Amino acid sequence: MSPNPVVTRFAPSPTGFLHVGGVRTALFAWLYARKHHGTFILRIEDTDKEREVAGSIEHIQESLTWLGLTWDQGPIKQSERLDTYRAWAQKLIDKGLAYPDPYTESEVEQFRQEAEAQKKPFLYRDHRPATTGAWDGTKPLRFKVPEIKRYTWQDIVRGELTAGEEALDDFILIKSDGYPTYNFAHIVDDIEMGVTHVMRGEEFIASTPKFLALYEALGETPPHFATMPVILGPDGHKKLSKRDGAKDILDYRKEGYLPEAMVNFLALLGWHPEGEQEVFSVDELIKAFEIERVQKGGAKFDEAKLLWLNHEHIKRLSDEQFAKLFETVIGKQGLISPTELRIFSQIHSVLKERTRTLLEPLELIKAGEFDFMGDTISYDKELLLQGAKAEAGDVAIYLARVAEILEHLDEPFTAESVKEAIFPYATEVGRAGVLWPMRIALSGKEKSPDPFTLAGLLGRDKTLAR
RNA sequence: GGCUCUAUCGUCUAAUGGUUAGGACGGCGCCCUCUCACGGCGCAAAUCGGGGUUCGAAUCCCCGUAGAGUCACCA
Repeated sequence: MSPNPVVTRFAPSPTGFLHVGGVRTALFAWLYARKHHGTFILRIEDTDKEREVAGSIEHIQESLTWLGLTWDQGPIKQSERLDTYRAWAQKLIDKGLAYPDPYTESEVEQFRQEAEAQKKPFLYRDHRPATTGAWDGTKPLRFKVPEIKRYTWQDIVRGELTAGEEALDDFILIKSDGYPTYNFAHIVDDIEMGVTHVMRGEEFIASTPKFLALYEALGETPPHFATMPVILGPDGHKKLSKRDGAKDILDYRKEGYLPEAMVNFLALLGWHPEGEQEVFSVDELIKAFEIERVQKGGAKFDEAKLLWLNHEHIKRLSDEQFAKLFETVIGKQGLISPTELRIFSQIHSVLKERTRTLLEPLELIKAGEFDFMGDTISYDKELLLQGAKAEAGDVAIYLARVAEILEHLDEPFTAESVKEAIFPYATEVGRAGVLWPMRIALSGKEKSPDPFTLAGLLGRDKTLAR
């Protein structure tokens, strides 16, 4: 055991729902914490009042809870810690490493546009004022970068990373509205909360020198950084984003995906354990997870593989678990009628094998695939003979014989016992001649489960009636 | 434009200087079979290009190319 316990965090801003990109970062931070018996913190970065969307904090928590990504501390809201940021800012002021920005917003905007026109990166420090007065809180407070230099640092995933001097600038610590910026607040928090490992998206590589300069100025040791690869949309090469139609992670619950399947899929998107196992339980993932094996390059989100994994996880469910899950997920959405639910409860063991999402059984039932569970069925006499490869007269004899056998069949009357009783006879006179008509007689449908399964589902009385 | 990151089958990836470049999804084919699924077996499919270093390079170095990120009183 290392002397310092592992502390990781997931720190979303409450600007709406969580999509797979955010969830994957959360998942890796969570897996790492669980793997090392550490602490996982949920922190809400709500320092931009303009962009905040009401209800997102609850929505984010519901998303994480659905996936089983439980947090040990939080949610901690940055908006409730303004005094803390102010106190840390004061430390910098006392050291002469922070100063009020004397310019107006439009003046700074002007600087920026000039830089852009000259095709140069915008650097506020080129306009750093020679002297400033004391900070009264009405102006933004800026960090005074003590030394302009190149930075090189270690990233657990990427290895050695570097950045040019252009990446370093006098960024804003506290905005004129009194709220800290992300750049400042997240560092103060990571220090105060003892965060040891920071998992984050690659958009933060470019601003890392600013963070490192700030850690130095505060006399603090930076945490370990682990940069996650991007998740790209299914089409194109763009980073997955809400703008490009990335879905709310909770939509996948509605669509009948299991949280275990989603976690399994997301874990394998940008990470791969040793060995060739693909289907993992959450516990297995925790055991196998190694952050060093996270991928550097971006990965496309492939819904077909998610579908396959979901099927694999559904197959691993017991019949009872499957039935219960279907009823909670689909029933909760009010998509199913009592009659349909009754049909489902009678046939769910058959459905489990062939369904990839919890929504598919509903679609099949609604499409009438299982109407044969009702009291009456109707079908074409021609259909009865179509696949039978036998004369009508023979088929009548076969079916009569089948009825006779089943009438005298000992309990239990199940798919297995029916098969045992009928199969030898069917093989003797020609399977197609017996089994096809039997299946049609029982289901009324060209496409349906095999006749033994049908008989087992329907029971002796209904089977004989048909 | 500056700075920076990335690059193996269509997709997710394995191979930490020596393999016929492996697996999975998807695709295709065959088998199972009374149909549809499920399942089983098999096939096609990749080291971005060019230079080095080395006996030997997907792997290390350089130059291209392509894609991505970033340069906010957003996070």
